[in-house]
Amino acid sequence: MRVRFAPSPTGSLHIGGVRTALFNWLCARHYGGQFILRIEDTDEKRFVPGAADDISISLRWVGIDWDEGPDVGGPYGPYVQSERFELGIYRPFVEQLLEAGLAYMSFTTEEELAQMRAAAEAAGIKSFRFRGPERDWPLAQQQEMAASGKPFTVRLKTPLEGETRFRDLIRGGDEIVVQNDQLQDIVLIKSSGMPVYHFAHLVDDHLMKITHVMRGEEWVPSTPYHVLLYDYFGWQRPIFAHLPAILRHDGKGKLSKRKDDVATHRFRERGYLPETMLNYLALQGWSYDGVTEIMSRDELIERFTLDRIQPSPARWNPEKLRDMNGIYIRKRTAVEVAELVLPFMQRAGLIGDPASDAERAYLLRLIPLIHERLEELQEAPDLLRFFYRDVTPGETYNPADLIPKKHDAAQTIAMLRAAHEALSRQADWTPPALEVTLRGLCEQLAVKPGPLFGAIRIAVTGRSVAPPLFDTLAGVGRERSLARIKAAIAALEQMA
RNA sequence: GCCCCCAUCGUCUAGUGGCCUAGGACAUCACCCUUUCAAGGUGGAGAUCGCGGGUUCGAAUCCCGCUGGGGGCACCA
Repeated sequence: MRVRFAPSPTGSLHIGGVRTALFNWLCARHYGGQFILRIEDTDEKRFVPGAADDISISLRWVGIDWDEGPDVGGPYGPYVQSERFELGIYRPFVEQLLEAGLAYMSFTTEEELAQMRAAAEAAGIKSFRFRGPERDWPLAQQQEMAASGKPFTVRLKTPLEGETRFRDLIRGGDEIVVQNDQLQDIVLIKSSGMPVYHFAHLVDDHLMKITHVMRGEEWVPSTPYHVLLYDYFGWQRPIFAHLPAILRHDGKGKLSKRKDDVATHRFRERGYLPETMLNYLALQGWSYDGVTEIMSRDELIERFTLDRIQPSPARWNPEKLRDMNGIYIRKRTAVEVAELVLPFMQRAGLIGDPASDAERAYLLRLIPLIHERLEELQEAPDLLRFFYRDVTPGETYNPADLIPKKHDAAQTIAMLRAAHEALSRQADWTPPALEVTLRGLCEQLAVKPGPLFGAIRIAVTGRSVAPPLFDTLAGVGRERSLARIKAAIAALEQMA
């Protein structure tokens, strides 16, 4: 089995593209075959410099590697279409078709074509199918016209009647059947001489001995042209497997570059783990047994089979992705999470770049407090901010929030004063020791832990939601904790 | 408009003629744990399997029609 992923470098790699690459890669690894990366840059107008690198980087990030490709080479190179074009690889195949009368030079310009379409529409013609007049010219006449310097494209000569049928591994029942009168003479070679996708990918797939073409379902409608071409050349058709689309979260259309945040590097930037992406993406159109969802790279390779790919579209589910990322973050060790979180802390300006040993040590100490609360790594700076920055009543938080439910300012002041006094005498500033002290204080004051701990939590962290109190106090440190409680008391007194 | 594809809880999905009074996950709700939030545990609600016809002793599973959704109709891929 030889499969490939053939993206075009028109921008950063779409997450749906990674899914397509993943399914191909998983097949190659599961069934034992080669996975090839080929860059299809035949669109000079939409080419984006650096996009090819983004594709490689994104694929490698999730753990997809290739046996043949632009940077690693291989027996059927080069693996970039513009380079293949320079080498004249497509030329003889165009000639072959032209000479066999299965394609023709078309001198109709884009402008003329646009006019014809507009005229057809105005005339109420339901659907316009273009076939150039030159399709019936002898080749010599076409060549003569071309020799006169008139620009031309090469078009596929599609049959006017009959039907074209092909099989798809995951959809269409037995066969997908298209009436040939629904086709039109598509462009194979642009007037610039550059081949178009339909032609280039097919020649390359043949030359590279691709056995299975796995691509997005948006290609189903153009597959008739492809099988026609295979038949015209007398080449064996590959096995087609059109992957289900990934729909937007609201179900309104496909996931799109313009409307959705789908660039692969964006997920990395938000703090998604590569193993999360690999696992989640594998489940976009494929399932193992309907019960098992969390699977490692190796398990995915072992379990992935073609017959379990869905024909119906998947829908992008950010909540599920988040949940899964939380699961994978929890699977990592504190040391790993600290390493993962570090760049986010640096970007937030909470830790220097480069980080000092002390900063690294402090971060590692704090990680256990947020580890199981983290779903996206980018949330870390916010969760840890009060360990690094001052907490000031009136600025960081509203002093009125210090007052627990069913309590008043005076009671809160009394509680915080007692807490401050008790903690002032506290020499052993470790979580267990702090717990003994503060629980003792609850009994002494005859209050429940909720209100007391809540007030201290807000005083020290500036927020009502934070990691467990004793660990938090230990993490913030004795002096800063006491100062923050004192400031809270002062703020409350000022209110009264 | 024309052509193609698809159709099970809100969402993803299991299910390939009888094991289905339809299973799992996310989300949601309640309870337990508990100093808040999470995590974890338990439980609940949630799908007459889009609708209508067939085939069959028997259909979510097979066939047809309809409806709905998606995709494609470029010198873009």
